[in-house]
Amino acid sequence: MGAPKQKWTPEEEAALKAGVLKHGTGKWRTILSDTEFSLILKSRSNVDLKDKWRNISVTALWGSRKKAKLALKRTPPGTKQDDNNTALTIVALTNDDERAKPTSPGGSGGGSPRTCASKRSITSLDKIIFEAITNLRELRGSDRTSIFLYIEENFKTPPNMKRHVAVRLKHLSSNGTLVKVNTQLLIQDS
Amino acid sequence: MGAPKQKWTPEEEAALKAGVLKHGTGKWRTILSDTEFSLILKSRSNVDLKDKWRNISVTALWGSRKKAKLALKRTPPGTKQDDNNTALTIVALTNDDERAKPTSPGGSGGGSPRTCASKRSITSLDKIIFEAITNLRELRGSDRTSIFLYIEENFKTPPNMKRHVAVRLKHLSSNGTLVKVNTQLLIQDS
DNA sequence: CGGTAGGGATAGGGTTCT
DNA sequence: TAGAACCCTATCCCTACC
Repeated sequence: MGAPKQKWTPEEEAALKAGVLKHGTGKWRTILSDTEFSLILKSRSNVDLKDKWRNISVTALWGSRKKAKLALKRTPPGTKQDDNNTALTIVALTNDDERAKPTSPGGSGGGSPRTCASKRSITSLDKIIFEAITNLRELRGSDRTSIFLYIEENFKTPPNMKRHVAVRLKHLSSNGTLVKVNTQLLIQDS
Repeated sequence: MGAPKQKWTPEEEAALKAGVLKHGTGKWRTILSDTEFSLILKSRSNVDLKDKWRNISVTALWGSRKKAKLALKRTPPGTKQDDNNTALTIVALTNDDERAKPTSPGGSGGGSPRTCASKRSITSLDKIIFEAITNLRELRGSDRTSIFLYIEENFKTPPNMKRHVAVRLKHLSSNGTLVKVNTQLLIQDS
């Protein structure tokens, strides 16, 4: 029988992302033929690439809602979020599996956002913003709406959260911690 | 709101089994489209069929298959079959709880294995073998190893049970009680 | 034919309900 | 704790359209 199910490895996913960055979407056969990726993706077809890319996109789009839902479900009854600072504490930025970042020709992403960020007096809100951008995992970065949505659904937020976030985004963007790509924001790779 | 939980009726279960026998596992949509079953299963989705089949399998297979199945599952795509090959796979056409069958047009499947078997001087060991094949419920049949395991784990067995079983299997196969189809063995439908 | 986009089906892991 | 029913979604397959 064929493969029971061939799950995508982080390496393969990274190769795909890099391939898309290099050749663009819809160039599946081209990416497969590129010697830079052909080895890693040798067990994948052009259709597989297409499917996986679609899946990645969808995941990124709805990522925040999903996480929020899960977070809510997992919250045991009676586990109230008090006003303690921990309410807004950020779980360790999950960079572990971020290793598989689009290592496009040139630089491999890697630096922990916190590291570079800590040099710039990060507020707890900033941490949240980084978490959002990191966890959203959107290849081309996340726009403000996605970031708002993520934060809104993953934290107890004050009424004017958006404004606060917007302010911080502008700040982080202007001081170089975040890089604006087109209309999107990326964590600056140090 | 949602259905309170729609329990499977014996009719539905019978239809599902018949459908799998006719079209094979993994052909859920096909089974659902088959006019022979579509009426009975009209309130079920292809996914429901898949889930139910999984539940049936899991339940029936407690004990023996575990090892066998796990071993098989672990088998990577390219792994070769050793000499303990699948040539002895056996399929149980019907089981006792199949009585809800009359409803299916064309009356596929039907006779109780035991019935036809009893005409051929069934030994108590044979009954056990039939039980094993029946309860294993493996669509593509049960190989000797699975049968051995089933018996081993469900009965107090003498030390040389395997040999006895093997002998009976060969006997039942040669006298037509079990039918070898392709590389498989079926209980002969009377 | 070869390639891509899109719809849809299946496989498996998880979750909920009993 | 287990079993049955159901949910989620990554992966795979099929078809239409160049």
